[in-house]
Amino acid sequence: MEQSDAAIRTRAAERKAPPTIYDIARLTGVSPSTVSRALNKPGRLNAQTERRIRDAAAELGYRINPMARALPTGKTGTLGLLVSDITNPAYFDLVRGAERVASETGMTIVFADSQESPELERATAERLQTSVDGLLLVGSRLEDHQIQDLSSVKPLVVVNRLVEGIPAVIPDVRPGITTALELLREAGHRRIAYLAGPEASWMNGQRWQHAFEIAVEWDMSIVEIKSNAPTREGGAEAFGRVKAADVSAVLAYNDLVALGLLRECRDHGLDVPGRLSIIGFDDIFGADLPTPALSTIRMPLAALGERGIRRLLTEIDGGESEDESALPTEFVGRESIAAARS
Amino acid sequence: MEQSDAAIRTRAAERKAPPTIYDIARLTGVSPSTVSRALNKPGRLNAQTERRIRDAAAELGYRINPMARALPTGKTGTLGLLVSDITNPAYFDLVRGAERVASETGMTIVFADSQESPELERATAERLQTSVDGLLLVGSRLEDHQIQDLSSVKPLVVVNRLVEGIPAVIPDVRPGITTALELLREAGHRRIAYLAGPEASWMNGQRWQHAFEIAVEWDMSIVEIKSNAPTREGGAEAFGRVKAADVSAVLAYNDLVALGLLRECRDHGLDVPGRLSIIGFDDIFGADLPTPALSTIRMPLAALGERGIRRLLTEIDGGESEDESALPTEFVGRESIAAARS
DNA sequence: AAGTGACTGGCAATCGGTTGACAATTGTTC
DNA sequence: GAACAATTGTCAACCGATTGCCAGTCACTT
Repeated sequence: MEQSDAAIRTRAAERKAPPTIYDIARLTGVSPSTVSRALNKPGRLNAQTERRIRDAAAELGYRINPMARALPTGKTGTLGLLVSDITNPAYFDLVRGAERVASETGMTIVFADSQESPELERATAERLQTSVDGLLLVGSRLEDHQIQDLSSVKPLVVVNRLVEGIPAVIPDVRPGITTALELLREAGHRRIAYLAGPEASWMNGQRWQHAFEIAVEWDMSIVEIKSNAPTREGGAEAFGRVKAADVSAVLAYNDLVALGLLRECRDHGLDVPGRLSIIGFDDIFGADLPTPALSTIRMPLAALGERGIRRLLTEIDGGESEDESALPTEFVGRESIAAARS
Repeated sequence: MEQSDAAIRTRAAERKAPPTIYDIARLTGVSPSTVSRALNKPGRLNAQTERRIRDAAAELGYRINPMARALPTGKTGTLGLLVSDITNPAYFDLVRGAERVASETGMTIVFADSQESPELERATAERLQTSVDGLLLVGSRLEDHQIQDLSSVKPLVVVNRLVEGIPAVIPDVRPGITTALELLREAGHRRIAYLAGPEASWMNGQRWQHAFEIAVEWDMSIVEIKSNAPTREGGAEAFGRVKAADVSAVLAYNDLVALGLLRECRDHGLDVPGRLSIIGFDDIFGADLPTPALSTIRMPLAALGERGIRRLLTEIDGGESEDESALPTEFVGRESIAAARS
């Protein structure tokens, strides 16, 4: 016991330097540059030599030192992914999608969140930029010119946002909102509210604007209600204002605020969906858990993550890429909506 | 419009190389090594010179190139954080805690998940090791010797796991389980089941073992029921086995399986908690959402993340650090438990 | 006035790769 | 058999920092 324990400690302490191309060169009797070519430029060398070098590399357990390579090439093999709030489950699928594409292409993702703070976002973005090949900004709360400035340093792609001159990947919120409002109208709702998200969120603007346009077109009354934070707490705090607004249905900025509102309604004995219908946005983990289960508008999150990374990669390669079509959202009907009381 | 658009594109295309210490050296008329000292060894230089250099650096918007620094020093300023499944909300708080400590100390965290696959975990760990100063393995599904091997390459700390010779940060699951079983016993439960998690999970072993010991000690009958995956789906699939086991209460490996089981009970008309009491583990986001809200055993996740990173940092500095006390878990009573029917 | 030591700042080697230029070798063609 | 081309591998410079060693200054002792 003690013996093996000691052995392990020793082993850990003795961490020897990992093998380099110089070690491989010595072992095979060629020059380091030849080793580099054998490993990176298949075909450039004699097939036998290449074989020998590759075998030696495998035998030594050689792994390239990314830092050393990054120096002359300027390529780190790393992409930065910056989200506004890591504790929002909506980002799960997006991160998963991004990660999948990244690992397919042998890239590493550095993942960070800005806790809904623009200052922190800018600082983090700048810090990351020194060590990544490109940056993916998801739901950025920065101002347009700040994003443009960042983009002048390193390739950058925004998701859930549009900024002039910056490549972007966005969903089309219209299909989902249209279906949702259609259902509400058919169910007799005439007065609805939009429970807003952060003002700095472009996505929030989109959701409000389309809901507004459609409601106006269909002759429903619509009001915007502020919420303090795009969280469950924020949704709960808005309860009083929602109640006072005298509406029969609420479309929320996202599922978090919808869930917060839903819970608060229950705690105050306000019947959902009997007296108030609630619709969320994103279809996050847990949206189906409460009673009534939350109806929501599903975002194509995994696809946004995948496309975001793909777009970033072509941006890094300097390739042109035509703008792809926006990814559609989809209404997910659950139990939180019902007919309006006449 | 087109004009400014073109301007932005041009700007992005013209990405000029960021300033280096050589630029600063030229601007201030000193040598690069002096610049390096001015920036990293405060006091080593004449105060005026240092001032001049710092000002010049600020003016140029200099940011150190982490790659270039990493080469001679071997320090990348980056830590790897590897979790078993990024879509498990349990990791939120842990990641947040880890991130906080890391950014306090100026470190960057690279975050990755292994999707419950040991092979992927090993591959990812090895890949990360080439570019980080140390690795934090959370809920690793690897075997002990694999972890020990990894540890012989770079500093490594495990969370929610114990491996001989490897520094670890773990919670103490006993307080939470003890309180939970105490409540069940007082409520008249005599036959309970443990709905298991992955066999490769050390944490699963802990939870089962302590529940087992306590149940035996208190003369309650206890059985272990396998689940296919530590997810909501896995919990739902176990419903039949749970029902067949003829128990009045279930302690689940984690909240995900508990939530899955809870939902399945509801869908099959099995009254929770009237006929079956359910207790989860972790207290994840959403545990309080269903009706009945899920009782659970809360893990000190943020603290685990913080301590994990701290421990890793001292490990990197080669410092000794005495083992801290295990962090206690805590029972969170909600609606999913009730008295057993006699 | 020579000796001592503290303080400053420069030189040059080094980390581990990449890559353009070139030399050596081999094969091909007339 | 000489001229030429293609193939293969080496040389050496370079990426952007860090750091041990040394030299020059200057003030202060004795």
